[in-house]
Amino acid sequence: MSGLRERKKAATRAALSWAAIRLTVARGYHAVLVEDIAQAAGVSPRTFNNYFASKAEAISARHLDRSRRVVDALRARPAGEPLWRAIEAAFLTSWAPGPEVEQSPPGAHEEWVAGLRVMLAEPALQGEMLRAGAVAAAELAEAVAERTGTDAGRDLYPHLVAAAVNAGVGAAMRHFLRAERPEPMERLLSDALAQLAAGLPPPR
Amino acid sequence: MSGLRERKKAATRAALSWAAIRLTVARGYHAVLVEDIAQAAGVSPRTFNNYFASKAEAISARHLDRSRRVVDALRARPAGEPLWRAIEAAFLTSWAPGPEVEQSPPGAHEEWVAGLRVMLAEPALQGEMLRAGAVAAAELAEAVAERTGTDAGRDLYPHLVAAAVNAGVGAAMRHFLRAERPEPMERLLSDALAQLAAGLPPPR
DNA sequence: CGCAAATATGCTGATCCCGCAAAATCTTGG
DNA sequence: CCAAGATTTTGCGGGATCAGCATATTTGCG
Repeated sequence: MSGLRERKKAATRAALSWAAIRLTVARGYHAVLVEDIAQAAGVSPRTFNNYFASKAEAISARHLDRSRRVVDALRARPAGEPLWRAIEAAFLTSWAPGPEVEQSPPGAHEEWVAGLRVMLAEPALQGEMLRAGAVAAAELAEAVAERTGTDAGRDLYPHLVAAAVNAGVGAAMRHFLRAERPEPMERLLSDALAQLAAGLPPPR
Repeated sequence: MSGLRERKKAATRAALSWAAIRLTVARGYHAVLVEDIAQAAGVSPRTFNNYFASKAEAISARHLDRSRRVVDALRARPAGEPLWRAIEAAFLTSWAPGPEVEQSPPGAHEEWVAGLRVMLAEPALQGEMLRAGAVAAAELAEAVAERTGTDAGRDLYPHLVAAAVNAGVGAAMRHFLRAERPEPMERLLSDALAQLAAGLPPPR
């Protein structure tokens, strides 16, 4: 099952995706060729397209993988836990800033975020990013269905929850990238999920 | 403002988008060349790319235009009307089945829906469709902000509402296309919006 | 070790998409 | 109505993407 082959494939996939992101953030989307990405990952250009159908998909792959970890995290929550508490917990564990954020030299973080902003502004990317979210949302719907005793094949409810959660994550992320001095992602996520769970009455 | 030029441009855009959809539903995404679409719309292939950056964008353009009409419809609702009632009304007027549904010969409708299913299953399209929704959602957020006295530049709320509504529409649409004998789109939409407005507690 | 399956690679062609400049078309002011 | 100016369409050309196919390489297993 998890032989050398599988692990090597996952490593190549991760290397390609990471190289695609790193180069794009540094140079800009159109200044990075598939050839560059393949070279940075140590494979042939043809192999790149064995893993990803497009540059955009390679860049989105990290988002997809992370979203899938959220689904796994949700499945790992205790069965008795209330749905929305479990969802929030799954997100907060999966979106915790990794150690590399602390390690990086001061200033590098701002530079990185600025590069991300430029990258995510690229129309050719936005679609694929959203698609990654949608694919993950479909899998999330399965997990929600299991947890709530609904049927992902017949009921709207689990899909509605998954799509709303996905939308909330996206809104929080864009809010984070839009703001000059943003609130921490953690708080934004919690707020968004809480509001979705409780309903969205107009303020005041 | 609305001189001959503007109208002609809108007409060409609509013709290209419609030709792209029609041909793709009939033959399949990869069997339709940009050249075919341009010819069907009576313009040169080069002109196609003056209007759309890609085949996928051309196909998504109808979705985008319809979503924009929803935003306009929302703005046209009376200012005193409660937010969620206004949103629902805006959708129901914009998504009402047009006269062409009735006119078409029996059987043609099923064939069309089947073709749509195949078309929307195309990965290369899904991203662009989602992006169209996201673009419309950003504009919807503006309208929601105006109506609720929030600030689209600083508050999360209007974006959260718009993203959730967008997600609800998507979930309803996929549910519609998934089901064998689907409920009418109108009911699905209303249900989804009502649940989003009221919150999404687990059933039972 | 040696074979079978999976993976990586090279080559190639169809297609896409955009920059550029010239031609065609519309708008506007007189 | 006409002529100048602005906008749009078109043709050409090139750079890049992406997938099919055949081949070579690597891996897993008996």
